Amino acid sequence: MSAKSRKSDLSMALRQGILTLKYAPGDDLDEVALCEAFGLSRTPVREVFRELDGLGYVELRQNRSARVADLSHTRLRDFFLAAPMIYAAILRLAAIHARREQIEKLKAAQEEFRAALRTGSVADRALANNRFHEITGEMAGNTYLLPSFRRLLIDHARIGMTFYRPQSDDMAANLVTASDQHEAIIAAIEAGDEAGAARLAEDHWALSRDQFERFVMPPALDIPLATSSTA
Amino acid sequence: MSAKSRKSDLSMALRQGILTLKYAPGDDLDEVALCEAFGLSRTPVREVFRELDGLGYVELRQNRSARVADLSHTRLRDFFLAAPMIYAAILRLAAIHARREQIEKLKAAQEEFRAALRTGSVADRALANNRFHEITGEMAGNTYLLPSFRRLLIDHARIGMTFYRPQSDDMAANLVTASDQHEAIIAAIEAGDEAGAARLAEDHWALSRDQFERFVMPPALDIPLATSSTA
DNA sequence: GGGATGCGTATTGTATTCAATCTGTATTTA
DNA sequence: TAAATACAGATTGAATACAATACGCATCCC
Repeated sequence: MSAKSRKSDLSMALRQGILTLKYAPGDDLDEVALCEAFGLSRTPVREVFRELDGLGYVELRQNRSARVADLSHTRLRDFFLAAPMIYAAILRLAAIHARREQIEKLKAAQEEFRAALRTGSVADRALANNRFHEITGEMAGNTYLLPSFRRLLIDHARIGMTFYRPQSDDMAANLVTASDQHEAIIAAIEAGDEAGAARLAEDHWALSRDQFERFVMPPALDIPLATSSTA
Repeated sequence: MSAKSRKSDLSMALRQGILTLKYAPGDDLDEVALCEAFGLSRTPVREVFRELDGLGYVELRQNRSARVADLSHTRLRDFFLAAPMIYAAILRLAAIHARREQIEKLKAAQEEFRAALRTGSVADRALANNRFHEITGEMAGNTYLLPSFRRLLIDHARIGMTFYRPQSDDMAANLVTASDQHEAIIAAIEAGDEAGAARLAEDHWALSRDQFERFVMPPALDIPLATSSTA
């Protein structure tokens, strides 16, 4: 196996690992451990770190180890502020510019997503969903919007992973709704319906927002607190 | 001088050089020449390349030299499509979040811009203008919008440098208008007037757009073409 | 004459080595 | 006992050395 492919392996492994919280926000990345794991010397590993820093996956600090990009509460606010606007713009442009072969790719990605819903792990779903939205970004093809959009997708995956509760029926229903929205998005893009696509973007993010709010502000526990007198 | 400072010197020199077209879009960057010029070995120089690639200043290709980010005609279209939206969002957030000390910084930057208008070179103006807008980006402080905004600023500077014609009276008037708009932007931010700030953003980009259109579609020459019969 | 093929040089990518900086612990001192 | 400091080990940053890849030119073949 060539060094070049080992390097891109590392890049992909880190990206997926970060999206799926295998590497959690704020975690330190061990340079030498990754060198050994991927059969590379430190130089290319460090170059991958810098690349991922530029993409928003990791953060580099002077004389300190590379760290998985943090997800603080202030960033969550930034996220829900920026996401609807950017994503509406992306889908609008996607509806205008999508090429036939890209639409086929998007449909295939949606198939993967549905398969992940049926049989996959939480991580599989997050990755499949990420892939779907990545393709809409490619369709839009706007150099200036993409970097922001890609950062949003990174944290979208991570927020979804963090707040997903398999026990909850609400969550399951949410996923079905999300899948339906994907289908509607595909239809709008295929029809070149830019206004419709933009509207669907807003809906899609409203759904994520609901899920998030329900997690952050759960219904109060309906159980009396045990006191010392009960002992 | 420490290696660390030489490295950041290189980074700054490349950024400024790219913004001012000293390094033109599409130019190849000579690794070893920069090593010698800045007293660094190839490793840190290559790290700077990767960093600037992430920021949108340069483009890295496999087994090819680093190249100054291109500015094709399709990118110009992307630019004028995305800029008004992103910049309106940035100024809106800036009006909401600006801190006292940031406002002072912005006023100082505007002073620099006015000074550059009076006595500076074209490059000085582009850099001062860039600095002004950078500060509005800092004020907004949204992690997700900043990467796109910064890319827009890079190409805004380069487009301005490309299409500036010192001969034209229109251009001079344009610059005065831009300066006035800066003042209005400061006032809106200081007043916390988000709607006003957003509106000013649109106006400011409309101005850039006019300048660009006037360059691309100049008035037809009003001079009869010399024919061979005149000889 | 036009195009394809192969070699030599130049440039890019990776590994290794060496230097600088940080972190944690133990010791000292107030 | 608590804080400060100094040292040792570990980790990061830069420089050099080595390997792989691409580009230009000449030659060869059609």
